[in-house]
Amino acid sequence: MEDPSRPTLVDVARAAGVSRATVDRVVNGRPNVRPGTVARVRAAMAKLSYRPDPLAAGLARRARRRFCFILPSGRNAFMADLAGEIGAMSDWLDRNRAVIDCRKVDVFDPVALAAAIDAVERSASGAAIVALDHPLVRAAIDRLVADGVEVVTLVSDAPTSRRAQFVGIDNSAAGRTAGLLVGRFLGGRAGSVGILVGSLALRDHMERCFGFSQLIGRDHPHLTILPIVETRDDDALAEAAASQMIAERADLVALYNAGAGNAGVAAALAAAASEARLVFVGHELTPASRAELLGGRFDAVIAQNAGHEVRSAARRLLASAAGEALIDEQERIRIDIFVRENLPESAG
Amino acid sequence: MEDPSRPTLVDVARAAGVSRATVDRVVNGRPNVRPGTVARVRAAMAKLSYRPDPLAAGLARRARRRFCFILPSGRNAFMADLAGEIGAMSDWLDRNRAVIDCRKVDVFDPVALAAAIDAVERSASGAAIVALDHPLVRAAIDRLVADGVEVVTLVSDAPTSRRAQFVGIDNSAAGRTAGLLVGRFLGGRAGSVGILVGSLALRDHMERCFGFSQLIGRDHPHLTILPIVETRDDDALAEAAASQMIAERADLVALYNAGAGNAGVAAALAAAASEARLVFVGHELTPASRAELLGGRFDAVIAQNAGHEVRSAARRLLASAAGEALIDEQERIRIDIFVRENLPESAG
DNA sequence: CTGAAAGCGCTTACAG
DNA sequence: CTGAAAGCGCTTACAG
Repeated sequence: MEDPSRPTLVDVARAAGVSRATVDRVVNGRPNVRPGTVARVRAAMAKLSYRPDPLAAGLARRARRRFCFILPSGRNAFMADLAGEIGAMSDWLDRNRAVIDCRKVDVFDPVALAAAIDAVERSASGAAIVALDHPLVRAAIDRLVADGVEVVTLVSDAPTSRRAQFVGIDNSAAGRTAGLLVGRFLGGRAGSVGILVGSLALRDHMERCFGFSQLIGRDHPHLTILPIVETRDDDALAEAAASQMIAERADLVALYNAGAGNAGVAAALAAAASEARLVFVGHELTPASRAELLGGRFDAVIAQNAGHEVRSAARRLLASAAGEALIDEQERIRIDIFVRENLPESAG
Repeated sequence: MEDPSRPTLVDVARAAGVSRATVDRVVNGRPNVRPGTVARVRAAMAKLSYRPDPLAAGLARRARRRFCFILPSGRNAFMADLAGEIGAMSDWLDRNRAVIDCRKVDVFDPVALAAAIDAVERSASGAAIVALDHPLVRAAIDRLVADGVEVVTLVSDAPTSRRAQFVGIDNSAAGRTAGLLVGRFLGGRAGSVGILVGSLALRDHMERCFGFSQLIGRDHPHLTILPIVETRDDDALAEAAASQMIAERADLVALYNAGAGNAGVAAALAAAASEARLVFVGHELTPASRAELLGGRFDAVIAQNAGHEVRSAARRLLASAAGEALIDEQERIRIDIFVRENLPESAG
């Protein structure tokens, strides 16, 4: 009698002439199985096209998997969002026999970040790290990977490290998108355009500036790009920088903030309200940027979905720990554009 | 000794002084339990703050849940996408002990759609329906719900029916978003704006037109909106309509297609290429609209993520069948804006 | 290196 | 209306 349902581990054991425990060892790549036995079991698995049932595995497994997320400390609203979304996932994680240990560290400090990465318990099943593309950080990531912990980078990448995956957006494309909108919204007006950025050492910020400048340079030759100003993602510094540009450049027609600190820029724009209206495009949907979009001071916001990113990182880590497949299309993080009329209902 | 881990069904049974089978009946709302017993079990559940383990439930359940999805027939690329995404979910569904039965019907025909809804097996756990807001359709949905099948509407809603939920975007907001972009991209140019639509009987199309007109009327009084033309989502009809507008209205500055048939509009735009460039905004990211965005003939596309919608509908149906909670934020379908620079990598 | 047995937390017939 | 028992498909100590 053929079994009409999917083959189980017992079927494989029978076909290979071994016990369930041995099949379990092979399936999960555990040690202490003779090569010949492994081969027999593998053959049986292939012949029956066996695929383990994650529900049963989850039920049987007593231990929970631990994942470590390393996020930037500080009052950055988007990063707070990221942390919030991790909290919102706890129920789902719990059902999947996993927990996330979330740590904060000053991302602008490579030494501190590398230390935090080194401090990740080697017993963890995986880690998601908002990275800084710095030699010290790359080395720490590589050590973690070498010790058998799966690593994904989150939001900001360290491409040449040994991380398995980057969960985030294409920031050059995000910058180009901002450039396209600024150019189109200006509708042919000539003048100069200011760029603000948190830090050019952050790969995501740098790539956005690059993409933005590239598009403006190519499609809008009548616009002049001013030297980039760093704000360390600080509201006060961003406000000062924006105010200074507005005051000093009479021909300023638009401002692009590739980093955080939008509340500061908004203050500068408000103070300059009497003068000709500037086009402004920034990043991330936060309470501040949402309010400015609704109020009309901001024209568009380029965003990435913090919840999506955090869930995608968790799904990736969980799937690779369990040897499961993912729905690939679901893991692609999109570059969102928000204007006044397509804001989602409440939280950012 | 306190058990440090989560309480199980056995703990509840012990606390209530009944068997596991009885707790199971109460937890899952099965019949044949004396009210007094129900109360005792409920009390024990509350006291222990018991929450069933879906993994164990899934494992133990032999039967698979069946869900029925009803989609429009025809060659509409977005709808094909929807069907494709259902296919991509099959693995995930399988792991969750569920299957989707996907049926196609002519959405423009209320009689056929109502018949298809009536044909849904009453043994199904749920149904997702791309609805038509018509009395016959609403009545069929209400019958299905009355027979105990959970119903969600997908993409196009029938708000006054008894469906539990609408999985889709706010189409008025989508229309306003299109209006905002058209207005901003025109940058002050005056003239007339043409609107194409599949059918004004489709609630989503109608709401988009409404939102678009509302925004243009309010924010861009120098623009004149031409009478809406219906295309039945047909490329040839859309091309004819667009060509006619271009030929007849010398002051035409922009075109908005609230329905499908973008390939037809693209052809019309291409034929008129010699004249002044028109601003164009349409809906849905398909191979055709992607190509036109890249080629520069389309300025922006307002989109909804077919994969996200289909997965959200499945998650909702599954969660309600299993009495589980969802991550609410994850189920909010966003109004995507795509321009040349933020197109996702390949599939739409 | 391999296996027998108990157990994960539910659900499902089957008795009563 | 209620319960005892078997079973879902895996994993985990524990022997050998």
